[in-house]
Amino acid sequence: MQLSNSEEQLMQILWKKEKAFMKELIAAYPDPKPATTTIATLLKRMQDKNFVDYVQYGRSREYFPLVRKKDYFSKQVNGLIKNFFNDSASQFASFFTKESNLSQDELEDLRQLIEEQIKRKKA
Amino acid sequence: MQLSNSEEQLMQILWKKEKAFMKELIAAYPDPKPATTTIATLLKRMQDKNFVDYVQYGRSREYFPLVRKKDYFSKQVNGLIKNFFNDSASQFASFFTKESNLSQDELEDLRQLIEEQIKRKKA
DNA sequence: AAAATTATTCTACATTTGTAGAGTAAATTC
DNA sequence: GAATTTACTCTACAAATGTAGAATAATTTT
Repeated sequence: MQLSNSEEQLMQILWKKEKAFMKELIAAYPDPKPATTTIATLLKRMQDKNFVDYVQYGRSREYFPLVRKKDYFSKQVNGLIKNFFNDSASQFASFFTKESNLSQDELEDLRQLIEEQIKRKKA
Repeated sequence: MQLSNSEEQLMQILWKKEKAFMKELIAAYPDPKPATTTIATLLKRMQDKNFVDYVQYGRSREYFPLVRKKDYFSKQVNGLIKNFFNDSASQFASFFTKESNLSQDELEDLRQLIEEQIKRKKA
């Protein structure tokens, strides 16, 4: 089960906060803020999909993510790579390198990083 | 307007074929193939969203993409980068380099590519 | 303690998506 | 030329999504 758009947006907020009560989540929205019932519905659906859980404190709940942002993101990217590059990460990397408008400095940094990565693998 | 999942799947077929009549599109599906009316509906919706158009030949239509796969893909990736890396392509690149399981050779190729890219920019 | 506020659940409803039958008009086959 | 097939449009309908009011129960304020 995937998150829908509005669920994902809420998830982003929750990832940033790490954990939060509903009121805090709503506070994090830009105006016009959604109705509390809207968020309650989304949270419930996200629980059903096993993306969040909560700890009860008195009559309130502190929600927290069950899925790490990093993992979720990876899944998204891998999905894209599968659909558009026939599952080839390197083809994607090549495409990205050419098409993204990384600056000279950013490219340098990236090269640096890749070199480290190469070394690490060798070791 | 974005493509929905099943629309995107159909779009992938159309990108591959470059242009096609409905029957060819359906033929490209694995079994169980969708009903022709299903595809007709999807195509109509995709026309409304301005993702495909067609040329009429007799009583049939040859459909073709109005959006290049590359551009569509870029938009997807940029959306992800915006949501997950605060719009920083280089942060994304760094993450990807670390997290993807590129082989030693692939990393080498990538470094090569980046070096070329750096040179090109310098020129 | 009555009034107001809060936190959550239940219900609701419009839109979008996934999927396809029924109908119709043209083209092909018998 | 009657029967069948083809290509497409119209209509339909269940499930998912986006959004929120009404109801209820607990909590705080006056």
